[in-house]
Amino acid sequence: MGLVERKIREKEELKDSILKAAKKLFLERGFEKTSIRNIADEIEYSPGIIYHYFKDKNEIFHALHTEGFQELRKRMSILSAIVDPMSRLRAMGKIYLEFGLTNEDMYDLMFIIEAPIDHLETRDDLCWSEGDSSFNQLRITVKECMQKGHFQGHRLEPLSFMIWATVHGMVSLKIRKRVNILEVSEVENIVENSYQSFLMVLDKL
Amino acid sequence: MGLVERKIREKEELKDSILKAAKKLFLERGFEKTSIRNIADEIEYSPGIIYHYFKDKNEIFHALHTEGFQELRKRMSILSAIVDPMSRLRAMGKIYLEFGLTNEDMYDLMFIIEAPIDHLETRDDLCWSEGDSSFNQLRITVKECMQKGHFQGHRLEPLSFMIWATVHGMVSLKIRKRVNILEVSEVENIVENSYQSFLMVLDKL
DNA sequence: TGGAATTTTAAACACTGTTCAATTATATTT
DNA sequence: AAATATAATTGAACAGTGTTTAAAATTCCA
Repeated sequence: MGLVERKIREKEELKDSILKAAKKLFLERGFEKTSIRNIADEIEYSPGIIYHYFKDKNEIFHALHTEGFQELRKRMSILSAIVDPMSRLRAMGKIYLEFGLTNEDMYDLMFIIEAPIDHLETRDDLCWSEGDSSFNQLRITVKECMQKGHFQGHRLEPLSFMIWATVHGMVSLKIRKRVNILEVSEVENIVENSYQSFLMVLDKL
Repeated sequence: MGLVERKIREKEELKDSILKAAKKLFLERGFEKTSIRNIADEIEYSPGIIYHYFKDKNEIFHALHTEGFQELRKRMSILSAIVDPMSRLRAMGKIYLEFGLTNEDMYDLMFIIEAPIDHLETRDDLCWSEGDSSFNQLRITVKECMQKGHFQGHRLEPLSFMIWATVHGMVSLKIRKRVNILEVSEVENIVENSYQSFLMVLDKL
């Protein structure tokens, strides 16, 4: 009988609708101002129901952060067509920055907000698999660059982290509104222009 | 008569004690868990009194963020002894990183948390003077490097921002717990080692 | 149709930032 | 010294937060 299956599907549907509502509200008002009661209102259920599908607010936003990584991975998938590792590395940074700048809130959730990471800790899950697979893609590309003779004298792990930190720094300073100190004419395209500087740096290595 | 002056001093003393209490609680429990009522308890006054000295919670934490910049400036003051701009730039990054890693919460407040910046916006103050003077110190040093023939082909503003973004990226990924994806043996000293990579990069420019 | 299982709710708990009328304390003037 | 004016401080209230839980409503199956 498909009854049990339908029940399960309906449960999943409600879980999905919670996530959809949470995402909608999160994108239009941010993390702090998206409350459990708001989400419940949106799906026209009482607040308590949410706790039958998610342990707490952190778990909801961990699920949303995972959706963000799916989107990022999707965008990164075109990289497999680029055989030259240096070109691939350059394109990777460009995609990363573009993702961050056009999805500020999702980027914030994935790389700045504490909630999704705090959720992992309560699960003593110990591993941030979404971040891990993304960083690994970077690590592999940097490794290939090194195998082709680039980045001599550098160690793989610190160099990869430095590259990540550079692009993350740019996006996060922008998102958290620390770029207004720049010359007004530079503010708008500062990330793009800084990335150009960074690419020039990489080429010299 | 010194009566009026004493009154003013006592007012200032209470304002100071609010800040001291806020700082204490902030450093031991973080921003979200430091409530107005906690601060009031700490100084043994009622919660309402705080609003006669500060407009809101954001203003309190803007004041604390300013204290953080005073400390950072103090640490940066030794840089004036370094005449070679490249050496000064290297030392500057080192001080910045050390400050961030040994004062995680203060760094968080200065460069990640929204409260102090949100406070500026309500004041239509428009300018983040603390960040401005700090970044200007970097800008001046980079300019001197360029005048000595370094960083050829780069533009001052984007390059300076890129350098800031790199060190900020390292500290903020650490503070917001995004570094557990690294090889376990690398996690502990990742910022220091990545900065070594960054210094090697700067030298080649 | 009746009882068991499941889903959903409403109310409660202990918090949060903020406002404001009322109270207390201090200072000034008569 | 007493009365008045001024300033400092309070406590309660408002509207919100995440979370838990006993009770109610619904669905399922024999």
